[in-house]
Amino acid sequence: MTSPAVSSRDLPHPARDEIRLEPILHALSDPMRLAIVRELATVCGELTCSQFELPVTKSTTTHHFRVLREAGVIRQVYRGTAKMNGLRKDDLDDLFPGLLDALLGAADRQAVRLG
Amino acid sequence: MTSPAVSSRDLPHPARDEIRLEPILHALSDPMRLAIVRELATVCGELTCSQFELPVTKSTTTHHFRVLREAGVIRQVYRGTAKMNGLRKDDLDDLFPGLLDALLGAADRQAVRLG
DNA sequence: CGACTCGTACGATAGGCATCGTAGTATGGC
DNA sequence: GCCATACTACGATGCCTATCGTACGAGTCG
Repeated sequence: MTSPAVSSRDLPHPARDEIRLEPILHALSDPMRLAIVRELATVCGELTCSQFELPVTKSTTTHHFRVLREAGVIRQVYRGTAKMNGLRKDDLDDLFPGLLDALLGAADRQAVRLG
Repeated sequence: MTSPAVSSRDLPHPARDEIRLEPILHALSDPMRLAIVRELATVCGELTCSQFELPVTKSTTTHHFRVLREAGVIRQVYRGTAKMNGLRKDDLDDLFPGLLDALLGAADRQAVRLG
């Protein structure tokens, strides 16, 4: 085996050139998904799906992560039974410089404003 | 008459403090509405609803403008039979500095990339 | 092998929404 | 007053989606 073979299962991600602005905005317009992205941005690394404390069932959590992945916002990869999630900051910064930071900054500012 | 009395009809706008990020992102995640905002940003002034060349009926156009207004993205005011539309750039820049420019920049960049 | 954990798939449900067409209201000019 | 213009209101339709529950698959550890 030449590659590390993280898993036999692999997940469909959009290529960088296929990432569109509208699906990104749609993905982030859901409070649950915006919270996920904010948390991913603060840890600045990878988290498993179950490390998020979301007030929804696991099925719904799976759904939200898939929407984020298919919009090109996060990258998901299996490691054992766990699925690691990370922001596609490199690709997003390349496609839309400053956008991710502006969105995260706006979300932070709103969180402060609303207490 | 002391005020210019633009019209007896007035439209409900969210106060600046009531504007939330999620509805803004939802409003801009629709290609039609993103196109409207991009056009408003380029003219940098006010436009009537009928000055937009959108491939939908007037009913649908009215709907999109209302979504944008209720999200706090645009300001609408009647002047005679016409309804003038303008970006709420001042309020948005105050609430979320840099966000609007980042969004418009991303939209421009995507438009260039897709030809 | 067997049990356990993590996440998926699928169906169901309820609500939201983009779109249309038609009928209606407000404003301005004749 | 009457008509044209600009936009709205309302109902209908079909699609999308956020949520759940249950049943399942993939991997790990004993």
